[in-house]
Amino acid sequence: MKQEIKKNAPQELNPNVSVDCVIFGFDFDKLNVLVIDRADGTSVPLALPGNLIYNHEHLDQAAIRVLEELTGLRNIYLEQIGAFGDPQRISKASDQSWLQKVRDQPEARVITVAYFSLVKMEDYIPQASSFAKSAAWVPLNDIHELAFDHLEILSAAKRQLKQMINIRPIGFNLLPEKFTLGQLHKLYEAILDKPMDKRNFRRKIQKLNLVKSLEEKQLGVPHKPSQLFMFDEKKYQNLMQTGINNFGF
Amino acid sequence: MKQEIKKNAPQELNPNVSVDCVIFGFDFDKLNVLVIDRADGTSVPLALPGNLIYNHEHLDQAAIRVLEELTGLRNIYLEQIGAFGDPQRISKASDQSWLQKVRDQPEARVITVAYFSLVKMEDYIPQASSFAKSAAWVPLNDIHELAFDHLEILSAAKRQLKQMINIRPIGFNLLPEKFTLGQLHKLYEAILDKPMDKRNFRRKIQKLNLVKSLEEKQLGVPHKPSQLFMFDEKKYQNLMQTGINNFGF
DNA sequence: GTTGCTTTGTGTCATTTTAACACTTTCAAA
DNA sequence: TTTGAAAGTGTTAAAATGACACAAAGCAAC
Repeated sequence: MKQEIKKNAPQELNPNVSVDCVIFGFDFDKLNVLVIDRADGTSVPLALPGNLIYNHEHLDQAAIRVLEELTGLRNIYLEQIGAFGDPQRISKASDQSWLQKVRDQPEARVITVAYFSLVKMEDYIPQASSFAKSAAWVPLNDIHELAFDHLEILSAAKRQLKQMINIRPIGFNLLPEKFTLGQLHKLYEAILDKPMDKRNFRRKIQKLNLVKSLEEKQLGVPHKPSQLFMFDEKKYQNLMQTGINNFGF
Repeated sequence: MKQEIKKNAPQELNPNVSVDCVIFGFDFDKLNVLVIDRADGTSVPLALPGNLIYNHEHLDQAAIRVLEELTGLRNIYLEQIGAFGDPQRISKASDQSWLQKVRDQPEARVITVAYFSLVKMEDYIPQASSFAKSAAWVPLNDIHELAFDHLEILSAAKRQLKQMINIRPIGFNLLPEKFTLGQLHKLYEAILDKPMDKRNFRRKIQKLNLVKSLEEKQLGVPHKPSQLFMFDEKKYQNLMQTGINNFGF
């Protein structure tokens, strides 16, 4: 399905353009990012999943393909962050071996287009997949070094995420189908990186009519069990369409 | 100054990456966009100023350079919109002659990175410059066709402008040093594309303390002359730094 | 110099939104 | 049965929003 070749264009990597993906996950406590370890064992900085694009493919499709090839994640909706074009952004890197495999001029110019997405961590457990060695969730706040200019990309992704959550109800992609308001609350605090008043938060969320309460409650927790909630799919689509209502916190 | 060659890298155009600029201007009534006419006389769609980048230059610098080369505009702060990567985005074009000058494979893949900026129209009068033939202001709402995928880029620029004006006081770049609140009001209506209540607008603007009233008044207008205003430069920088206050309308 | 045209400039009120704040309930584990 | 831990809930004061109408100032035309 993904390997279609359009026309008779040769399926060649374009040596000048790559894509990188910032995949956020939420473990009910803090944000995590999916990173890959390109070197086996050697101490090379971790990197965002990314690679060169093919000449025949759309940038957006390239991001989807590369993400799947490197992590196994499929059917992820990716949002573009932007292009990063420092001419030295690649040669800064400590490890260039993978690059030299695909290009003849080691100093060739590569610009990258970055994407980000939010996924449910439960949907993707690297340890259980065939990509165990290479992909892993790392807490966002523990990341202090990354390959190339990936730290800069990550920082732009955080900024954009913070901004976007006030415009669209994207945060919901990070939660399982059934969730508690406490979990949603923690998620917003993690993304906006600031504490928020519990009662005011709940009031605001409830007024949106975006979540509907289920008859179910949490089981097996060592404290008062929480009501479980789901999204109202229709309302959600509605909000995304009519666009950009004031969803701000 | 701009023609520095770093290291000994050859100053070569990169055939795979271009930049395009959406330059907005405001004529106190509506938004305008700076477009260029690449063909001399022949009826080829107008285009956004854009061209291929050099291998040695930063994307952001490329945008600044290309803009100056094509329009003469200098020292413009450009904000990135994003990358456009449809593999067919170029071959859709009706005129490819300029492309064929710089590349040997006519079907080569070009992705473009788009930028936008806001300028004071008074600062740039194409008719008076040496670029008279090629660059011109066109009212935003009169643009129904552009070369390549430039209409799509323009549409993204409009979206981003609309969004950004609620986050940062960027609109002020479009006005002369001294301006009236009525002009500012019209500008916001033009960007947000909706009528706004005069009194509520003025109240909100004044509360920001971003503008300070001068002792001067308009001269020579056939009606009650308006108070003139300027920005408070300090307050402005402050707002941009502490970032993203609620500036929404 | 009076009339008409055009844009400026101003205040109130009802409604909604926001921020700050503390205690009781429920369950599991010890 | 006690303890710990998170759930759940309401009020109030302050601020922001949206709707709304008329007098003032200048120029131009007569």
